[in-house]
Amino acid sequence: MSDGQGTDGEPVDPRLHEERLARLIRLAARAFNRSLTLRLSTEGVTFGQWIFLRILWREDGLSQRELSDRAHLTEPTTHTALSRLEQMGLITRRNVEGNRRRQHAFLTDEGWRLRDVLEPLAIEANDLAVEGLDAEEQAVLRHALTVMIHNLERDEAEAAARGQRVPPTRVQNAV
Amino acid sequence: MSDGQGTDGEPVDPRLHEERLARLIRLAARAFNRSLTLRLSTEGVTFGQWIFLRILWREDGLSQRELSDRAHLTEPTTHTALSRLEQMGLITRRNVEGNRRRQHAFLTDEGWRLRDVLEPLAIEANDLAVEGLDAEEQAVLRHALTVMIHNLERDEAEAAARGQRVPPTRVQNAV
DNA sequence: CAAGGATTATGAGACATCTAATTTATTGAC
DNA sequence: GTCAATAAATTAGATGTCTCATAATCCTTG
Repeated sequence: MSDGQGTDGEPVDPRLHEERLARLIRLAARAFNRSLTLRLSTEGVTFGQWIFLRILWREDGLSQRELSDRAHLTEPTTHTALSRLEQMGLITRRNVEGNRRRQHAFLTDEGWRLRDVLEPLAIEANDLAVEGLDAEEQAVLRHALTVMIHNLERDEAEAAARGQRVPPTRVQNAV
Repeated sequence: MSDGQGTDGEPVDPRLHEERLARLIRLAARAFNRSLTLRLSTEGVTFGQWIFLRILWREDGLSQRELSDRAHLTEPTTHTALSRLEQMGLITRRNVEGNRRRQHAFLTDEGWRLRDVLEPLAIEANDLAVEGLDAEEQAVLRHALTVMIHNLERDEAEAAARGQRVPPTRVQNAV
């Protein structure tokens, strides 16, 4: 079924082909996420927790709002995720500079310690993924992905300017 | 923060960098999904419904099990998705060849009709995404993604052989 | 051909995410 | 200085996905 032919043998638009870009990218993202999820699970950390920890390792003390922006998740989602991280003893939340509205998240010693354990796992997944790709190919890959993200986000911004909203995109693991 | 430096100015492993592959791929997949979700929503179709319709347009009459495999979703998920599609009048379910266990899904006329409306939207999103990339770059992109998917799925298969299971990978929209 | 094991679908319950509504705090305008 | 508008966090409720359990059917083999 990867011969670019429909069931009756007529040629198919390659952009609808099984190997179309959208599908390849979705599969690659899924495979990457699963690879990392599997490795993190050996340390009792979920993929969602990794996302927030990783942001905080770079910028400790962000507000919940800022974390939501960085993670591309809504505030309620961030709220519950942070509550869990706090309960696990990996972060604490508190106000700063007399602002009693914003809640800032700070890593605990244990949260910092996890970094040394988890980051090597991410590096391992990355190295594994690019096995067999030379530096040139990797550079083109990065460039192409960056261009695509830019194109698509510009389009979404234009749609937003016209008042069009994107509904929730589920089916995270789909083809 | 995209200068390859940590907060204290020390160099950072590029594989942990903001522009690391896993993040770019996740963002690209997300942008693609959102782009398509937005377009489909104008026709009252969700992303999840698109996934199953697209499979059926290629292979009408698959069983629920086969659809689950194709879509990389579990059977209960497929079950509820198909129930919704049936309720919308886009598919029907029935047994074939005297096998009363398997439920096969068949597109209705309306389900087939939608193809002419929706596929152009997918082509539009694809064309938009690759704007500014020449054929050579697109070929390298495809190749690189295919290699990565292969590498990562091989790794997962090896882990599975050791009895390691991948927990649910949530945070579909994450960084 | 009967019994046990495998396969397929379905049901029940858990969980992460979303949108919408509510609460609380801050900022800005008069 | 007070009040309205804005911003941030939280709560409530809906939904799609998952895992695990159960039911129904099919297949194999003694």
